[in-house]
Amino acid sequence: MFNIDLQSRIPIYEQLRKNIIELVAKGVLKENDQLPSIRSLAKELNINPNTIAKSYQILEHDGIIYSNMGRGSFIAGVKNDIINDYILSDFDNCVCEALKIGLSKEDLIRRIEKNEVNL
Amino acid sequence: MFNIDLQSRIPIYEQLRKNIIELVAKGVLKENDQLPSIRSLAKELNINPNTIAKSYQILEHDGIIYSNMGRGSFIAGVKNDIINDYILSDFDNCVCEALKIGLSKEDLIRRIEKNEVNL
Amino acid sequence: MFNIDLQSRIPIYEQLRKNIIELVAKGVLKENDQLPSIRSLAKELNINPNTIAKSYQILEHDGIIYSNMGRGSFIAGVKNDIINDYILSDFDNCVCEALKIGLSKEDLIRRIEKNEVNL
Amino acid sequence: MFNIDLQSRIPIYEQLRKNIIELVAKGVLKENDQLPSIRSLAKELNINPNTIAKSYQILEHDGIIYSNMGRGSFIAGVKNDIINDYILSDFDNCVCEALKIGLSKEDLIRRIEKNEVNL
DNA sequence: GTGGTCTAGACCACG
DNA sequence: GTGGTCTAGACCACG
Repeated sequence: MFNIDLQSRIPIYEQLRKNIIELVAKGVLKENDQLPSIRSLAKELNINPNTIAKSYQILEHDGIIYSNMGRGSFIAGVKNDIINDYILSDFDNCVCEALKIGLSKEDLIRRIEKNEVNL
Repeated sequence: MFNIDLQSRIPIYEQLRKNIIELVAKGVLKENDQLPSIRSLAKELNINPNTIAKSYQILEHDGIIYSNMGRGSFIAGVKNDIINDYILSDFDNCVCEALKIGLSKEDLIRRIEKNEVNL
Repeated sequence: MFNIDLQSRIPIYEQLRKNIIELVAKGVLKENDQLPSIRSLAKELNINPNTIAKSYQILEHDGIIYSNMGRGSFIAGVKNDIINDYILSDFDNCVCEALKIGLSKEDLIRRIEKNEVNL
Repeated sequence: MFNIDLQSRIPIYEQLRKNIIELVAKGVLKENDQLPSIRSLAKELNINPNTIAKSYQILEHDGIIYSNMGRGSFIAGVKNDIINDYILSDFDNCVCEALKIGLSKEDLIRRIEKNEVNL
């Protein structure tokens, strides 16, 4: 379910955060669905529990999930727009960078059209 | 000429590296142009010379610039493709992320068209 | 395990880099083997941690090792060809130099055959 | 006559030193031949005179050339063995490095035979 | 003056 | 504990 690359330069807690956001965006995780407990997920992914906790804390802070002490963590009722904006703000940044160096919008659009993703 | 944000979470040496790459991409810096000396740039930006040196050394290692001891640092003859690929690989990543969460290529293209950049 | 000559004119970080490449080439260090931590190696060799870090960072940039913040540094999955090419490109240079001054290939081959290395 | 690459990481004075040694080894420069004056060579190569002087000083120190104050610098009577040993000690080093990482003498000999130099 | 190396020491992010 | 960034400051090689 989760897809963590230990060798990536992206921090693990950040990868996990993105993973969960993607799962919500895709509709795999829905409102009030329970997330795995920190301990069980730490075991499953062979990762330090502190790292999992950090991901959950950020997600809770951002209103993506909520936690009940002693009961676990759950998906909050999230407007999909919020989720999309997370990814799209990254996208906008890249577009700006590309435009800054002189590429045109048409260049980028063509590049998107050519893009063959392995989903 | 250079645009460094000391508060940013992006390392200073990384910001400077990107700055220089952009300037080459835009054609502001051309082959064999001399870069400011490490010491002078360090003074101008109020940054430690070691940090500037780190940027220059990475750029040299990547073939973007070359340094001559006792003479200075200069822009290497770089194929523009190399430079563009630096920025476009980021772009491709963002496109993939967006597609992963269910956005369509049309969504992204529309977003690019709407994009109003302050260049 | 590591062999550093503080008196040499070859930079320490460069000696260490070569040391590690040789150990990989010899098969002493294998994929995913953990390298000593920067701090512990710095103590052991009585060298500043920054210098060790520089070696590690170059090796990482060249894809010989990978580093995980908070976890350590490890040998990457390296094709042995890459490693060999590091050493053999030096060798080729020397051969060219020798041929330039009028020595023949036979001279060099004879010299290799006579060579008595203390391994 | 001289072949200096300003962009090389090898110091200019070292390149010039090697150049002259090669010319002696090839027999282009012979005993008592006069070398260009420091100033004229500096102009010709567009190099700092101090740099030329340094090369000459090292060559004189090594007995390859001799200088007469006010008259100029000249090739000394050099046994060719001395010259060859300069280049061959580099060669031996490379051979040792290659053997250290597990290559065999046969590997190296084969590599020499394949070598196609553009002289 | 120019870049390159190194040390000492601080502070941070990650796990 | 682990690596990453940065500063201050020294010293060296090269030109």
